[in-house]
Amino acid sequence: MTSFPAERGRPRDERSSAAIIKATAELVVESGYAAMSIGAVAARASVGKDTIYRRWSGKPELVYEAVFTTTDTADLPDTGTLQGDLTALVQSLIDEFSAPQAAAALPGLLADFAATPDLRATIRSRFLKPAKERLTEVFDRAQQRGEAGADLPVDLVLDTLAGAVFFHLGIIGERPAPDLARRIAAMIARGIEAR
Amino acid sequence: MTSFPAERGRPRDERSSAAIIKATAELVVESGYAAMSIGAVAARASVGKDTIYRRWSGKPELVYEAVFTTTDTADLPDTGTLQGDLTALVQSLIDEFSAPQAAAALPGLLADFAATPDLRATIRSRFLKPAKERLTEVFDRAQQRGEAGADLPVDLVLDTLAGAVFFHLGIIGERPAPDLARRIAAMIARGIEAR
Amino acid sequence: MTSFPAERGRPRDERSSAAIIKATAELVVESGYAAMSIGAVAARASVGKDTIYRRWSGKPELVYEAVFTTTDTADLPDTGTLQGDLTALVQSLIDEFSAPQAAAALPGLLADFAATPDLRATIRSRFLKPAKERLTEVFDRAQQRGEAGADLPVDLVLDTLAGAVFFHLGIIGERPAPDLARRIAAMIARGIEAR
Amino acid sequence: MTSFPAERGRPRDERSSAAIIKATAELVVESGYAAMSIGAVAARASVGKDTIYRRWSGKPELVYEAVFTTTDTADLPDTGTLQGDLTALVQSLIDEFSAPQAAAALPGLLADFAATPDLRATIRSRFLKPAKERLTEVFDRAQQRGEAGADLPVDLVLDTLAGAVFFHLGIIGERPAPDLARRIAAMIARGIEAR
DNA sequence: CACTAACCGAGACGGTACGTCTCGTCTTCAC
DNA sequence: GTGAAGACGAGACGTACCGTCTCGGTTAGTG
Repeated sequence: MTSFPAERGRPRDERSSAAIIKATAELVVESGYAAMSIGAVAARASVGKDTIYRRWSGKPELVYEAVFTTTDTADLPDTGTLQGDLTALVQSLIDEFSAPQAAAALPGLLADFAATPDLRATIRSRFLKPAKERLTEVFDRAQQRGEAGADLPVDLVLDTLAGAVFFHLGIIGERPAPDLARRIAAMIARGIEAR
Repeated sequence: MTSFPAERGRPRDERSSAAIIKATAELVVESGYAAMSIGAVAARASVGKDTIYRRWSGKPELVYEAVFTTTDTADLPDTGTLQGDLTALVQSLIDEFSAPQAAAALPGLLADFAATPDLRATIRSRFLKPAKERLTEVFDRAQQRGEAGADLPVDLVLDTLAGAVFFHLGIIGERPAPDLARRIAAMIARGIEAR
Repeated sequence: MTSFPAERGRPRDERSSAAIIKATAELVVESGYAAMSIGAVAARASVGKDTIYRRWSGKPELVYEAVFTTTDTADLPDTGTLQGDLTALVQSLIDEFSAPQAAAALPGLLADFAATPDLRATIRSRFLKPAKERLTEVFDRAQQRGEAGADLPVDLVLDTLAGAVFFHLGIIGERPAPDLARRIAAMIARGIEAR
Repeated sequence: MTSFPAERGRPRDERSSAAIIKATAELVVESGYAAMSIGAVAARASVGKDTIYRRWSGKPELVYEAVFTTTDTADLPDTGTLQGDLTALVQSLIDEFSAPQAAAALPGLLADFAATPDLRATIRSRFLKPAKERLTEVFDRAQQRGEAGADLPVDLVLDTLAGAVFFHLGIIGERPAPDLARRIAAMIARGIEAR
């Protein structure tokens, strides 16, 4: 049995945490990532700045948690084909990146992560982990069907899919065309199919 | 013949502009994009801050010009195959994004561009124009060879290629593997080839 | 009984205030009023600029407090004659206006006060209040002795005395002759004595 | 006969000088002395800044000339008494200091003069010379009448009169009461009369 | 029931950067 | 050489944030 050393002192108030997350999510949409300040979050949440810094080390960590932790990772359907599975996966990336909060936060947030060595090392595990698990499963199924070989480069394909969606929507700011997922998925699926 | 109304007043000193560009390029590598300040550029260039603001409207414009205007756009060789041509094109993207100045500047710079409506609208013409011209030429040659159809989506393929390279190198921070260009190009080339 | 609502937040640090006042007093002598900058005061006091602006609204208020609040208002002796009392009063004005800090600050400071409606309205209460109290007392004694009538114009006489000393020493820059107080006081005393 | 070496080049345009003086006089009233900038004067006068600096060494010199050189020095009437003559003289000081341009310019202008050694030395000759000549004449007449002795301290009396008026009107900002000149003059006249 | 420890809101703290303004000088072309 | 125009290096302005610190006060568990 694990025995925690009893926590001393007043416990943290979960209502403060919730108010901070809510204020952050609102402000990042209203002001944009760069213009959003910790002080403004504290004021909106009726909270002291220290209460924020006690829980998060800075703006990137805070915004990451406010925007990307509520995400629900629904299982992907098995469509029976690599291209169909990939289309569903790309569509889920599009949905995730197009949500107002994510759209407002992602470019600046990823830039801050990329600029900080400690944070950069965590990008794969934080932003890409669910997508990687799903892509791995899609690849497994494709290999079982014989559509693909055993040596598919998961990370590289994932970077390509995520990069394509992030760049097209997040950086360029293109609206997601209805068939965008299908077109990207078709291109990549054929590229990695066994010949 | 166009006749310019004679410019009045003291002309801008090109040496100041050059010193500012040089100082910017140095500082963006030394400090990173976010930590680089206009005041520090002015000090390093021995120039007043106004002399910078007179020429550029802010940090994004200044860094863009300092980092991405010196680029030489060498013509791509005709390798005889779509995959070969694409490999050369992706390699040029990798080289461009891996250069120390570009690597230091790109994530923050693109985030700032994406966050400013006026600037966002110019990303295609500023960052992607040379690559698009070359991709168009690659597609033309492929169509003439019968490798590809006439309806290739240039922008979408370009966003995918640039997004993949930018995300893989610029955001994730992966070092460019020697065969990276070949692997990405192979995947995309097969994806768009005529069947 | 007055009950103050408990002050919230971290209280202001009196050591910062003292360091700012000290730095201001030094710099106004070293640089002169016009050349003294808030930034230089902050640097000398090892204090952020906000810490100054939090306490004072600008240079005039800051310099006023640094230079004219330390003044000790010693009581005037009762010399037995109007002329003697006035001489003592004028001498105290001379001493006050001749002090290095006051000499360095006064012309520019009064000009800034005079140029700002809000501040102009406070000149009498800030700079002249102690002198007015003493002049009132001098007049009271003179009236009790029968040297003067009851309707002496305190403000006008005070403006004349202060103006004479300020103009002679502060503007013209004349050194105070040893008998300056006696000469001015004699002139004014005879001018207001009952005939 | 003195022969000037022929002036070379284009002669200075008197219309520029006039436009500068006019713009200065207007702006000092509109903006106040401190807020008036040379650049604004140049713009209003449709003149280059150099054209101003070629003629005046800085703001104090320019404003002095714009505001205090147009003054007409009408002769004082001989009223037959020291007090009457002094009243007329004080009234002329009041009129001079109350003019809108002078009122706007004087405190800051005198502060700048007082802060600059070169300029401080010229205050007597620039601002007080006409008044001193007139006061000397008033004293001469008083001495001829036997109202005053031969050793009257002209500079000290003048500093007192000018200081009283400048302080009362210019610094405190009091409106000139109709009998102000008479009251000041009466006080001083009795103070210096022979007993 | 006192004591101790961590949390809380508020806001002051030293510091840095911002983008604008003014200074007095310099550099161009036109007259 | 004078003129208007305007660029130049310098540096002050007052504001906004940063992340930390310091108050009085609250809320828990421990002795």
